[in-house]
Amino acid sequence: MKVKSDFFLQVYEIVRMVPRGRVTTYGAIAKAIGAPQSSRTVGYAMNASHSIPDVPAHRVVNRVGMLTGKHHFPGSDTMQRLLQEEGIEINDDCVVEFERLLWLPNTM
DNA sequence: GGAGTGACGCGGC
DNA sequence: AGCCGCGCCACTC
Repeated sequence: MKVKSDFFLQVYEIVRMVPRGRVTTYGAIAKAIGAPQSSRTVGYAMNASHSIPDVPAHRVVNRVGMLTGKHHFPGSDTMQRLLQEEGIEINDDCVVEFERLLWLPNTM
């Protein structure tokens, strides 16, 4: 069938695959879907992720490992707290050793 | 129907 | 070396 607006669903699936204690980037997800240029749309999809409880948006950060989306969470540091709960250290709203914790959907 | 936005990424200065 | 702006795709009003 045709991939119409599965974009959101694709993003949700990828984010859902992110192992606990690991983080991924919007660009990586977009690339995994096959639209590396739609990295922005990926973030947009996350906006609707609130409809899907299985989508740990807090594990998704930008390519620098910065919690850019933390501002969108209910609390002020909800995203940061969730990551810390998973064992991820956050320093200045940035994931410590982000590259080491980075998880690529293709490399799962 | 059209226009604007947006939780990004990259390049250029 | 840091800072700024532009572009892309998909969705919403």
